[in-house]
Amino acid sequence: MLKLATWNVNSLAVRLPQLLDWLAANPVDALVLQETKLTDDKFPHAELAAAGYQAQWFGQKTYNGVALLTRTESTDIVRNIPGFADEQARVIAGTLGQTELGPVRVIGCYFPNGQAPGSDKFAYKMGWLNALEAWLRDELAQHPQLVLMGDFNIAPTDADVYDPVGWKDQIHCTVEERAHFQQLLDLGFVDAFRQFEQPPKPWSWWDYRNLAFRKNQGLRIDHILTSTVLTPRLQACTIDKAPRKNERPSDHAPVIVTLA
DNA sequence: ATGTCGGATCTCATCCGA
Repeated sequence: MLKLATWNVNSLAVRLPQLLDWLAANPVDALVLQETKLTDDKFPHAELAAAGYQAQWFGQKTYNGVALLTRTESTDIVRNIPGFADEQARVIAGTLGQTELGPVRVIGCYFPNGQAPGSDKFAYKMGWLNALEAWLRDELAQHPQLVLMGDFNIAPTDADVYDPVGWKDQIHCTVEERAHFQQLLDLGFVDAFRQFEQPPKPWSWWDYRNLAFRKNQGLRIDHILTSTVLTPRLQACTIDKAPRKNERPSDHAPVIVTLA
């Protein structure tokens, strides 16, 4: 059994105790983190090592920042998209060489938010997605067993939005973003979460504002895409809402996939 | 409800980004 997970922690400095609690309760083989918001010198590798996790990290001041935590060694680490000049730390990839399934390549991503359609940040998101897709073609060719997971900042369909009418053409829900999500699938991935029957309103993110979590007004924007050769290996894919119920939660919940 | 967080700087208040 191989368990992989993704979690946007919205500041690892704040969320480290919750992360350690979560790993103790959910001893996954690998976890990718987004929005660590830490420079590399501040990354809490010793605390994670004490909890049984090796780490690879790629951070910056104030914003973004990603990490790959693994119980066994990960190799061939890549930070950001090769050939795509980017000041923002959004991607970390590594290979788990010793799994029961053979080598599995894991790519953790913090997709750009995009702010609003038509904005400069939206244009950056589109350029970043194009670069990601070009790179993934190579990655898939080299690593047939590939898992792409993270905070995509895209709600793929109206079924992933609590109020599809209100959110129509809004950021995370635009036609352009959804076309990119489909483009990612067309490269040779499946949305692991949608391979299984799921509870109603399966959101992964709730705005801090407006009592959104209490009212269960959320979006499913955190995803795990597994390459098609892994489809027969999929056992489960779930969103763990428990950490969102903490007193000082991240606005995102972890997503977990089980392969065997 | 431009309603809450987290981080940084303009630090005991306000900004930016999400």
